[in-house]
Amino acid sequence: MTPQSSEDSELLTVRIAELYYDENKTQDEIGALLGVTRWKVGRLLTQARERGIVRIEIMHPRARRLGIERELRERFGLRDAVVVPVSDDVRSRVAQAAADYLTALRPVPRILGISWGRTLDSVADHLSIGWATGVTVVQINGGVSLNRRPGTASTTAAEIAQKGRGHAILLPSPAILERLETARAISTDRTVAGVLDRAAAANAYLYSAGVADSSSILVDSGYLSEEDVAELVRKGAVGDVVGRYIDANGNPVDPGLDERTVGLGLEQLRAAQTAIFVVAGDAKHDIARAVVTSKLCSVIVTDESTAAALLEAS
Amino acid sequence: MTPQSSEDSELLTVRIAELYYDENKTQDEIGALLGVTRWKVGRLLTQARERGIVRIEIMHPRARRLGIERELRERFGLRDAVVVPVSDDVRSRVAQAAADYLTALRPVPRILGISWGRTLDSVADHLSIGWATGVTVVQINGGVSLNRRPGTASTTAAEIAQKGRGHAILLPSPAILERLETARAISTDRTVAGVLDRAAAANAYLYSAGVADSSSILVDSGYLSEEDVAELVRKGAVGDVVGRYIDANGNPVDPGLDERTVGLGLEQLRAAQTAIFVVAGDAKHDIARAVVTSKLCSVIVTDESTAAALLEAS
DNA sequence: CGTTCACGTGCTCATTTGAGCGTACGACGC
DNA sequence: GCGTCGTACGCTCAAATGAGCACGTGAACG
Repeated sequence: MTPQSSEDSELLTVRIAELYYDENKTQDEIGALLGVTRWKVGRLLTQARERGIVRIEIMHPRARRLGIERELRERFGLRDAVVVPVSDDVRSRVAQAAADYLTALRPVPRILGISWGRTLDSVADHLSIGWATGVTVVQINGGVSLNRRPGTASTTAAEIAQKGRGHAILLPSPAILERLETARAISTDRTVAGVLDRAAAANAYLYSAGVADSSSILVDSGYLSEEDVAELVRKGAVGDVVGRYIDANGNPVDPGLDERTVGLGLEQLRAAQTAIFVVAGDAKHDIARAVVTSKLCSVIVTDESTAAALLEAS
Repeated sequence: MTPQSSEDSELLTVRIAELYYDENKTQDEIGALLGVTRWKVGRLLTQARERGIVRIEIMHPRARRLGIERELRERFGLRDAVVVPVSDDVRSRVAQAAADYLTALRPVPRILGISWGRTLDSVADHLSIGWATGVTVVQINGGVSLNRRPGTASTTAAEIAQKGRGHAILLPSPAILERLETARAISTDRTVAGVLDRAAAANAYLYSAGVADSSSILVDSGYLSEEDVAELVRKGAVGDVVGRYIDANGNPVDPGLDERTVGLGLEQLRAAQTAIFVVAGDAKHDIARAVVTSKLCSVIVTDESTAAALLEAS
């Protein structure tokens, strides 16, 4: 009787969606109103969602992307993944998400190993007081003394510890030493070795990564020159993790340099039960891919754009 | 046991919303997962919608704003109202909506009276073939001959008629005449009077309005000079409806001019059972207000911005 | 011309959901 | 310390919804 072109049915779908979502009528009422059965109304509503006519969005600074998270977990065999939607201040959102994740982490870690840097500092800021009760925070890579920037390094660990009603153990060592002997000497030093032992015994690690370019905080802090970094890039470096430069496969690009770097080794990180990797920003896609594919982390906290980059890699 | 700050509950709300809308889990499952009762899940979901955390949008060229439509109906005692959301080509969307409205209009009009202009032309374009079966389309105001623009005036009526499997009756007269005697003579002319009689007998009218400024199509067509319009504005004109300039109260600004205008009178429009007024664009807010408040129309088809302007008037 | 297949339809039934209600708990004033 | 109020809670019950099924229709094909 009444011929139904596909365009007509789309128009009908729109009317139904309006009545259902804007006017909160029941599917029954809508059916009566528009002269269709309520089952058809239901079917068209399902279609409307599938075809994107009806878009449901969760607008909130702490919103997440569970679908992408699942894909990441499955694709890379991660224990967990946290992905926040794109927004104007992604870095802060990701830090917030990492703080939330840490707070919700069960069992609550008694010893937490952390790296340092802008990202970690931001995570510390977003943690709320009492996120844990009596946590021991251990620095897992050196670099306290040389850092000029206020409010980083030691204060990051201290803030996380204080907000978790515990105490911080700092690693009193430069990040990278000039000579191998010095590095060996300091690593076997009673104090430093003690800290590294505690770090190795941590229940969980929380760390970020740096890009391999002149903007690196390791350059900024004076441990490496711009030329050093350029040379590392030439050798295939994509970025650094706890002070150690790695290539796309997650291997140290320069074994010599790696030996002169004080802190937890990459293998210890790989062996860890819980290694939470926090990474945000388009510049860090490559290093993020290296970390995730080489299984340096068991949990990733990142933004949607980075997650998409990870997933689209063949 | 677990203290719930308002921020915590908001975070919980967000998690629930994600699981419900993105992962389509049932409220029960979510409750079990997050350790709350399903009733709390339901309540928080309601809140999430109320507080705007969850936003449901209908993205479609033919979407409408039923809430605003209801307000318009109630506020101005309209028989019906159609409001389309803001978009980049509002004018086309409104024309589409008018065409849809006309198509869905029951009883199907046997005689339809129309004005002419850019808006009406666009409505004609958006009508689909077979929107009616055997409709008679009558022009309700003059202006055929002088119009220089291709694809307007007579072709508008012809297109609407042809798509409705009927025929058009044109009003063979200028819109405005220079001398009153000429106007009276032409109006009593057998042909013209016949058309006007048919126009008066229409079951429904469809018309738009023009702004009172130099961009008016009446100026463009040579019926009025820019000075004439400026003078009308000085007298309080806000725009024209079927060729007749009215003030904010819906009265003709210049009775002399009004008598020299050939076509359906405003009173006939006011008395009509179905007078569909199509108006789009920010420039037409004033004339729209005049038409609606002075009850020149029984149905309005417009955009969200115009509707908002109408509703915010005290 | 008959057969098959895909699809849309209206239905039954189980699940899911929201409205309404009595209750417990905490804040506040006395 | 005690009563009162408001709020949030868990629950009952009825309404609303989605999954699954049998049927009819129309198109493609032999």
